Amino acid sequence: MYREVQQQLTKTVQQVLKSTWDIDLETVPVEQPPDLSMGEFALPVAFELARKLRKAPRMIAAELAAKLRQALTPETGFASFEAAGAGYINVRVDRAGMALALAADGATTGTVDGKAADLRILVEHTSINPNKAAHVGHLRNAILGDTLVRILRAAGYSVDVQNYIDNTGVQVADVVVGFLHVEGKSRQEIDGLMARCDALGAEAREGRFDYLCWDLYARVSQWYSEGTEEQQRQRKALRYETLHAIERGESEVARVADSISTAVLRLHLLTMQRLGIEYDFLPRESEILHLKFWDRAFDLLKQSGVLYHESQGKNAGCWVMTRPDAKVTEGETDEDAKVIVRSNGTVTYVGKDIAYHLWKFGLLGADFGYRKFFEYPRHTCWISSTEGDVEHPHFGGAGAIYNVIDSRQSDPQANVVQALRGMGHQQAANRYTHFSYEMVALTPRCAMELGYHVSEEDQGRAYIEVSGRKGFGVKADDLLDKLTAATRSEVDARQPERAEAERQMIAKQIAIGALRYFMLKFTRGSVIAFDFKDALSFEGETGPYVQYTAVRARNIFRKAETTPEQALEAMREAGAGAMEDDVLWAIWLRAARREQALAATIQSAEPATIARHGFQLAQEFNNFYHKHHILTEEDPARRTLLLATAAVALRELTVLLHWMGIDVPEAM
RNA sequence: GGGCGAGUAGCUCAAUUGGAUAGAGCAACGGCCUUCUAAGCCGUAGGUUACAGGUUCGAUCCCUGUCUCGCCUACCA
Repeated sequence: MYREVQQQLTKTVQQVLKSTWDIDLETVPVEQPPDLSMGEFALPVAFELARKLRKAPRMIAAELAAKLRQALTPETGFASFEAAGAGYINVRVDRAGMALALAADGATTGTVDGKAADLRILVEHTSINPNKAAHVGHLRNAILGDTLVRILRAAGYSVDVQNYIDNTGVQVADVVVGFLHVEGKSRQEIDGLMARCDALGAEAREGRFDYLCWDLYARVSQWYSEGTEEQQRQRKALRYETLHAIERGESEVARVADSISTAVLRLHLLTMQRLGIEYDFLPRESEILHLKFWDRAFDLLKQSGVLYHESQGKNAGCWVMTRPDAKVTEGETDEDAKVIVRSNGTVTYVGKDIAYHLWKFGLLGADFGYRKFFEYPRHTCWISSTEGDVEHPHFGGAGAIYNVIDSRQSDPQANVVQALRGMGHQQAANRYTHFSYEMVALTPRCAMELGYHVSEEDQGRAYIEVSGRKGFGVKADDLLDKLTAATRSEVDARQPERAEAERQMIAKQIAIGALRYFMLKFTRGSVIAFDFKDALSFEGETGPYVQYTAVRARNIFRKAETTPEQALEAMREAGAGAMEDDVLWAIWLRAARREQALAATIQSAEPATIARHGFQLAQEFNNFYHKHHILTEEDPARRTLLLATAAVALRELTVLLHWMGIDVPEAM
């Protein structure tokens, strides 16, 4: 509705410009006036025309406003056009008309793009190395990724969610080395340990397998750097021996690695499930290796000339690729080229990643095997396999992809895109989005609270990077536990009459709301300096604030013994009056702009946009709630309008929270 | 050395991608519960948008230079 109105406006402006001054304007910028009293749309078009027409912007605006007034009469949904400021044209819409339309069809989301359904999108997120417990940094990734998925689906896209599992990397090898050589455990002992951990259940923390691995991983990293030089050399050799055994597969060591990484992976899935995050498919590096994806990709890369064999300089004997935007002088050796195949014939990580991405776009000519791995209440999560089940869904072959990976990976990501371009897959390269974001770090204070040693130098910094290798960070489940404990005590105090199970449920929902909103409210380019004080805050710009607002709105209907649907229906019958009250109109207008906010969020790939939109609506509702007492309103028409306003606010808040993966609790 | 990101109120962050008076939340101070829930609302105070130039009707945003911070930049994986 709002969108159609805006389109009609821009179209008419174009027509008027054409007929009056014979000017063709490709795009007509439409802005929002700084204040509601100025109207719903602001057109700065007169500024742009000032030079061309040799007239003052204000004059042009006045002239244009008059023309628009004639072209768009009140019957078309517009109320007024006025020249304002230095040359803006402020446009008012028929508020009541728009409100009635919103009351009728505003519940439908609508697609951002008419072709949305045709484009199959693959979003990859989480991708935690399966060798230790998940930490806050992984939470940012998973929450951003999951929210992106929800938003794309809301816009009508068909989305597959992947979680890439690097189960043959050096990180897994390190934990294997830890169990086998540092702790001297046999395979049977490790299996026994995992069985005991498993018996503890998902609720356990101490003794949980991924927690044990967390500590072990840190110890092994330490162990590599200890001892005599000879010992260090041997340990390093052991490390790579183990790594290569894992890569080859089919050995005792490889089987140990597989059971460890699978056990940790299951725990990661449970952790993410606590946050309402689910996956469709788990492609693993082991299959990329064993199904020889690279061999195919290597051929394709050689054929297309993306890779060339370097004969000179430091990379002599390697297959290398020119980096994006590299300045290469003809005849000179490109020392800065990216090595894809080492001189010993082994492929680098970027090489494997290129092969994997060719698969993602359906350009490899090979596929994974698939088997069932994890059951969610409503669907199955599949995992890659060399053999696989006979019947299975098909993943890959996507029209567009989003890789949710932190900004530290932007260089390798750019290399993959470069390779796609070099191979002539322009469209794939254009539809490859590195959804990058800055890391989560800890404030020095937070690190010290957790008992880590913080150097004098680090204490002076704004934040300290977390490090799985050092065992330095806040574990995801610990944080969720802490949040739930905090919300639980608050719920106990506020809702003493409710049953235990219900209070626990509410506490969990609020904890998730706090965490998810916290991770979303920062724009992607901002480093989150994590601190428990901020993360455990439930006031102001927080998830619980928005949830509380929705609960308040819903309580009105409980007390009034009616429903939001009935309230909206009642308004459709009674009319919206003149809708002159800006406090009410702010809410309706916010609702009208939901689609625009959704489109902007996708356009900029910035979930903070939708988070902010929700928060602002909550502020507007609380303002309304404070100024107008609905249930004691005596004028029936007025009461109907107030109730319908609460209904639309509740509807919008619920939708927006849902997009962020946040529930509205029963009570707060 | 090169690449990317950041520098905005005491603190943590926004700013519709170049628009009107740079906005929120914390923290501080002062008010508001006999009311649909105070996880709330209202108010006060807080700014040379790192610095210097430039582009133009108009710059936090674009360009040039300088400074500060972070990350990336190995034939490791």
